[in-house]
Amino acid sequence: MARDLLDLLWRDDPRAPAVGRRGPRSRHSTGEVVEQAIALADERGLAAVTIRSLADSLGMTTMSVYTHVNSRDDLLVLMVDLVNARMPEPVDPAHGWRAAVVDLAESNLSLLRTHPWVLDVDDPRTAIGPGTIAKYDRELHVFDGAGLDDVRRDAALTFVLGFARQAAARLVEHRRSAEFGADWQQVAGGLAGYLGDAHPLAQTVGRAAGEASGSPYDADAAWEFGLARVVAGLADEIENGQEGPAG
Amino acid sequence: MARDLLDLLWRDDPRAPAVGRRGPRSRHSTGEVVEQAIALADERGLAAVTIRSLADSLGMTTMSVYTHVNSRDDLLVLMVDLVNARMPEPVDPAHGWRAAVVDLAESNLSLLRTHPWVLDVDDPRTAIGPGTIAKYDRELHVFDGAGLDDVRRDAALTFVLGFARQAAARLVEHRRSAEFGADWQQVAGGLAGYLGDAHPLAQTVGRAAGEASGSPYDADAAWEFGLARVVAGLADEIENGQEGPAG
DNA sequence: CTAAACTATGTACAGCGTACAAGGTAACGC
DNA sequence: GCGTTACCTTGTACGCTGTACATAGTTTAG
Repeated sequence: MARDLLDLLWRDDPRAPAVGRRGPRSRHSTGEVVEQAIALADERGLAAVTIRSLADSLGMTTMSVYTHVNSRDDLLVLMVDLVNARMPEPVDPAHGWRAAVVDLAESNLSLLRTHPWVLDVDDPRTAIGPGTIAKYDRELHVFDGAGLDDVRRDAALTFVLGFARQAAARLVEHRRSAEFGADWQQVAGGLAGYLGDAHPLAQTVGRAAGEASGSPYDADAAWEFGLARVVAGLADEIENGQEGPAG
Repeated sequence: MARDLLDLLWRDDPRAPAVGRRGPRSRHSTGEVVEQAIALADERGLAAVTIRSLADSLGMTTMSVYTHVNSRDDLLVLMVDLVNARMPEPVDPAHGWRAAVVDLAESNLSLLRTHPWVLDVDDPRTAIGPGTIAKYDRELHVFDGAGLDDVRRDAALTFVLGFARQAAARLVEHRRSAEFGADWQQVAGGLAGYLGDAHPLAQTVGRAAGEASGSPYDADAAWEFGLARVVAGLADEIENGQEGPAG
């Protein structure tokens, strides 16, 4: 193995190049390797996915991993494509695009909460994977019947996914920093000394939003607010956009 | 030096702990080090900001850098805080919140285009820096007179900044991948073979949006679309939200 | 039965962040 | 003036990373 990334991504497709017949069969499949990498990333974060530790957890030598993937970067693309492939089907937009958009955002948030490391993979080559393309296709259908042309349909999807991704990043980060609550309290004390009564608005609002203090801060509130804005913003385009020129 | 990150961030504040008087003065100031790190990141990306190369470009030894910052992670926080401190003042919202929100988004986009590496720094500790706090305060004022309570004001700002950040990431990535146009063409050929006529919607829309092919794809269109949705979504909250319960 | 194609393995290298120890230098308390 | 103290500077070294490369072993094609 160790084929081109494109062929590797489509390795389960009948059109993929036949795997060589000579020589010993691999003791592990490429799928197993990617699967284990995902398990590792889920448990201990993307930084824990080193070629060495991955090999160890599979009971193979370090360099054997390179029989299956050409590089760590390629591996990350394979990982993302696999979790994308496994996303559940979006709800049918027949009963209104609003519910479908909410479901779209929530299912993506759920994916990113289950696999936070996906946020750390920033490789445009994921776009050529079968899982990612299938996801793109399914999600485009969320806007069926909304009367959007091709470019606007793509922009609308990107808009929703971007919101979900960005909000997920905030939620995940918030959970992480909550683990260091003790140190945070001490820093907040020092910070108060520097701030004094400067930036009163920032202090009031920040306290209300609970970012500076270790207060409970309902992070879900920001999600709800944002999601409602996303839906309202799209409604303006979908329901009023036809009549007058919006741009 | 090599003080706590908090004191380092606020090093120009009169309340910051006095720098020690004994021993030789530093040959470079901490500000110079951070400045040079920013220049390096602007030119060659965040990955090029290694302690060794930073030291080289400053004419000092590797370990001398640690006289100024405790760790590379701390350095990144200092870098982000400095570029945040230098952001221009947002426009006055007195002439309507819409123009102010558009300016808010555009100025943040501009910042992220000038310093794309800011997108790669994902450290919550930036929030305790004077530059970042000042930016937060200025930007909260964009919603003066919009009738939002503290929590909603914060959520609205987060919403706009999140959009800008996410859209900037897409624009920057698009520019990067445009550099590898030749390889991309070849991959697109192979991909077409795998795709066949599956996912027709994705293929049509994708082609229209120009992601799969190397076509010009007006990335600004997605920005314009998204920004208009952001404004419309906020309008729903600000102009209609008062009368009926929105949540 | 030979040759080709394949996997598996160990060694090695360059690069990273940074701990640690030693040495040089300027200001303080006397 | 003189230690003493505090600070900056420097070199060496460690553990970690991704991965190039050479070698050896194994299976199948011809």
